[in-house]
Amino acid sequence: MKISELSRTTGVPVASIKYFRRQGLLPAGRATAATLAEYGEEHVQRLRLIKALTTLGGLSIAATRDVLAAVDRSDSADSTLKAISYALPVPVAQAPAGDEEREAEAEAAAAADVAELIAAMDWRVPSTSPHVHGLTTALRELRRLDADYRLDRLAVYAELAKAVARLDLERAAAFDDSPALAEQAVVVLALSGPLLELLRRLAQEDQVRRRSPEEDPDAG
Amino acid sequence: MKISELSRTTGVPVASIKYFRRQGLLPAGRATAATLAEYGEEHVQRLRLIKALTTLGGLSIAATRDVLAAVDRSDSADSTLKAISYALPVPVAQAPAGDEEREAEAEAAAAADVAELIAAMDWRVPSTSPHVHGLTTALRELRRLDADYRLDRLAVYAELAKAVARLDLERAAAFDDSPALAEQAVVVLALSGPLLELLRRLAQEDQVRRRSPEEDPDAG
DNA sequence: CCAACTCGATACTGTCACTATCCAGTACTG
DNA sequence: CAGTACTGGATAGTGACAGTATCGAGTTGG
Repeated sequence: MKISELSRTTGVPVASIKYFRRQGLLPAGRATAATLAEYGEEHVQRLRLIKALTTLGGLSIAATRDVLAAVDRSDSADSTLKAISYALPVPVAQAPAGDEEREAEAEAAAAADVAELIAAMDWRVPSTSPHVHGLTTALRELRRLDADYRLDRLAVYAELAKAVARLDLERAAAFDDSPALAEQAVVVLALSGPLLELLRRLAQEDQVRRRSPEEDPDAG
Repeated sequence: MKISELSRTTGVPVASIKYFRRQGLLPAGRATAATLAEYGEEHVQRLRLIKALTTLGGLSIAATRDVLAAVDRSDSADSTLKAISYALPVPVAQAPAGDEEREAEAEAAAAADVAELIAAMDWRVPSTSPHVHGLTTALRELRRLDADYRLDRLAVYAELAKAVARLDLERAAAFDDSPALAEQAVVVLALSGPLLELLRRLAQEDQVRRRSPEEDPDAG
């Protein structure tokens, strides 16, 4: 398959395919001459995965590269899952502090609550995990907005998150020992979030509409 | 409060405050002279909200403006909730088609399944909802990757999403009739997603670690 | 009075994800 | 075997986005 065919079957412009190669997301084709290379089904599949991770998963090119690197490096199933889990970017950058002192205090309080939540959920994650840090930051910001995120309230959400994670891992593990494990695991671990978000938004829309006085039940 | 003070207490650079004003995210201060204006506590609060929506919620400046406009326009609680729900951007842009014919087919199949899911969940949303469209697109992409998203599997996630949405609305409704309703509703509706995602990632990390052979239980 | 600050407008910067152009080197076509 | 279309690789350019910097004219506290 020549690059133009690869482009046609995937719908990805030739220039973009070249770009993905330069960025290390896509392996080079098998060169048949100085200015000619042959692409195969694996390139088609990889392009689909790249598209799904970037558009659906919202990953940047750099994050996608890291995730795909974990896929390609995959040796054991467990280490692959772990690598992917850490290659996925954590939302929530740091928010700059205004007031030095009060900030440190709020941060410490949030950190303590996160630790307590993790203990209550019996989650075995290192305190250095980026996810722990992200949650701490998020909690601090939410509380600054006077949102009532007490521990017991958070815990309810945490239970639901746990249920989702369990479902995900069941699905990812179902591919154990299969050669397609890594790719399927990436799909499950990286795209389950956006999918859940879409479902949540739909459920949210339903809830909001149910509260509204019945008006135009089918107009946007 | 002068702009420099506003900047100091919120940690947002003066240039950025001016930028947010130009973009219509922040109301102007009360002008006391041709080149002087007075800012108040509401500006501090609004800046915090902007920061939370953009960094935590991941909203663009334009999306933030739309959401905040819905907040400011708020008349009844229900209409406010509805406006916010629709002002929030739906992830998942459209993916370009490769193969004309097969695409249309896959799209139709996904759309039918989404409709069936919505019926099964008794969700009352118009078929024109951007969330419905987003979910359809997502489902089509996932299936193209050979991910096994049959209806019954989706339904399990949908039930969890419903539970989350119910929790959210309960919290948003708790502010009914309060003057702070709109702001609190925005926080709940827009930031519950990122928070849940963080919790999910944490739960996912725990699940992955539990599957791993016990090694360095506290190293990143 | 004057240094320090303000407003508002405009211009600039850096990042990101592509997209376009160029070049020398094939590969079918008649 | 000339001509055209296509190729891989390198480099440069584009447009959107989110700020950041500079400027001129006006104001104010010491």
